[in-house]
Amino acid sequence: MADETELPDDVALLWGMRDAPRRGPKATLTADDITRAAIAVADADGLGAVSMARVASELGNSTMALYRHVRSKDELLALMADAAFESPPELPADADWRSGLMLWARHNLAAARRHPWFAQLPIGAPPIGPTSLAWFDSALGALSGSGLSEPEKVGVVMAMLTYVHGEIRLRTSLSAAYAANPEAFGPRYGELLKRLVDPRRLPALSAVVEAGVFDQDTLYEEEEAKEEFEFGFSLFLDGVEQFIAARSRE
Amino acid sequence: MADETELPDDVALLWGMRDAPRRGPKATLTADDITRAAIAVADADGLGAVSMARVASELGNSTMALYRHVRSKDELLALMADAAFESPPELPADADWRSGLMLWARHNLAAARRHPWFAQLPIGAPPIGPTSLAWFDSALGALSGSGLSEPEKVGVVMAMLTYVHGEIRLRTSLSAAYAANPEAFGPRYGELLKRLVDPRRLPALSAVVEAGVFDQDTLYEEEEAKEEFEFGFSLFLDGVEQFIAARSRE
DNA sequence: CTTAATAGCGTAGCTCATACGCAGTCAGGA
DNA sequence: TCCTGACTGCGTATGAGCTACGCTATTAAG
Repeated sequence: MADETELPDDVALLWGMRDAPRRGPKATLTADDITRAAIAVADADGLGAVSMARVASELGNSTMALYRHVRSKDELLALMADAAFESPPELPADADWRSGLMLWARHNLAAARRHPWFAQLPIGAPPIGPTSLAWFDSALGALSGSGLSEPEKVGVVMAMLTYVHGEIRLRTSLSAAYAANPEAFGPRYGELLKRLVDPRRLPALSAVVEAGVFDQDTLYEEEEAKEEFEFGFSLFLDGVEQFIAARSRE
Repeated sequence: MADETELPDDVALLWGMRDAPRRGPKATLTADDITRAAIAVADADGLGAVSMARVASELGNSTMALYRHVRSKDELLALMADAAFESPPELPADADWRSGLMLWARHNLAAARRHPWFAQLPIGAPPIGPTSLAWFDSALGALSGSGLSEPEKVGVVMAMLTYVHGEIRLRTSLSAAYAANPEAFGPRYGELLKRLVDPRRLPALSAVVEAGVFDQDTLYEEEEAKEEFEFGFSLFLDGVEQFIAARSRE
C-alpha cells in the first residue's frame, strides 16, 4: 500500500483508485455504473448482447461517453470479470478446512450460475481485482488450520480453483445452454449417441450408452448438476485430506 | 448406426456424413479444409484473427464460398472444437486405471496447449463430435478394470474432465498470455500484490504474499505449470483411488 | 476573467458476418 | 445430343460493432 502513483492504470481502475480530476465538468457516469449496466445486460441477454452501444443506451448515454471512463471494451470485460463475483462468504471461525472449502466452492458456484457469461470471458492475466483477491484470501483462510506451509496452501487452493473453474466452464455453460434450448439436449442426446457410437471403435462408451446412462433428460438441470459437482469435488477433497494427513505426520 | 437420414445436419457435418450431391460442379473446398485452415489461423494469430474473410483468403477462395460448406461461423467454431484434439492416446492394455488416466490427461493437456484458443470457444452443447467422443471413450476405457459400475465410471470421468478443463481454462490461458506478453506477469505480479493486499482485510493472502510465493517469474512457464498440474491432478486421483477402494470393499 | 482540463457526444472509418442473387458447371433424362 | 435442375463460387450490399477524432460545454485554478 505504498505510493499509488505508479499503479498501472488498469489496476487502479479495478481498485477505484484513480486520482479524481481537479477541473472540468462533473462526471455523470462512473466506471462502476458502466460495469453494473454491462453485467445487467449480460445477465439478461447474454454476453453477445453486451455492446458499447447497448450498455450506453441502458444508461441513457451516448456510446462514446463510455470511453471517458473505460479505455476499451476489453477493459470493460475485465471489470465485469472482477465484479461478477460478489464478496466471498464469511467462513465460520471454528470451521475445519474441509467444510470451509466446501462452503467456499458452493458460494463461488452459486455466483457463477447467476452470471453464466462468466465462463466465456477471456482470461488474459492473473487475478488482480479486489473481488478476485478477496475470494483467493477466503480460500487460503479456510486452510489456516491445516498445518500446511504457505506454498502448499497455494498449491491446494490453485488446484481447487482449477476444479471449480472447470465446473463453471463445463457444467454451468451446459446448464445455461440447456435452459435456453432444452430440446437440443435431454433424451435426444442419448439417442444420438446410440446411433453414432460404434461398439467396435468406442467399446467403453458404447457400454455406457447401452446401459442407458444418458437416457434421462434431467442431466443438465440444476439439482442434478449440483449433485454431480458435489461428488467430483468430494473426490478432490478426499485427496486433499490425504495430503494434509501425510504432511502432518512428518 | 441405424438410418442416417434423420441425423441433425450439424451432427452429420461433424461426422462427415452428409450425402454427396449428385449434380453440380465438383466442390473445390470441403468443410474439413475450412476447419483446418481456421485452426491454422487461430494457432498463428489467435481466435480473434479467425474471420470468414481471413480463412477464405488463406484458402485462396472468396469469403462467401465458405458458406456453401459451413452454415455459419458458429458452426465453424464447433467444427474447430472437435478437430482441435487429435486422436486420444492408445492406452497400454495392461495399464492400471491410474496410470491410464494420467496418460490421458497429459495427452489431453498437450493437445490443448497446442491450441490455446480452445479455452475461449463457447460451449453450447454436450460433446457429440467424433474426436470428443473418442476421448470420452478412451477415458472410460482406462477405468475398465476398476470394478466401478457404468454410471460410476461416468461420474469419475466427468469429474476428471472438469479438472482438466479447469486446467485448460486457467493455466493454459495464462501461459499463453504470459508467452505473448511476459512483462505484464512475473515479478511485477508479486510486487503489485504486495502493494494492493491489505494485511487487515486479506490476512491469509497477505501471509502468502509476504512469504514470497509469487516472487518467482517462472510461475507461468511450461515446466512450472506442468508440475503444478501434476500436483493438483494427483490429489484428485488420490480421491478416486479411495473411492474405488471403498467400492471394491462392498 | 481567463484558461486549461475534462465530460459528453456526433461523425466517420474500419472490420465483420451474412442475405441475396447471378453466372458458370456438371449429371442425368428426353 | 441437348436441356434442365441442382449445385458451386463469388460480388454486392446491409447492418452491426469498435473506436479515433474533434467539437462544444463545463468546471476549477490562477
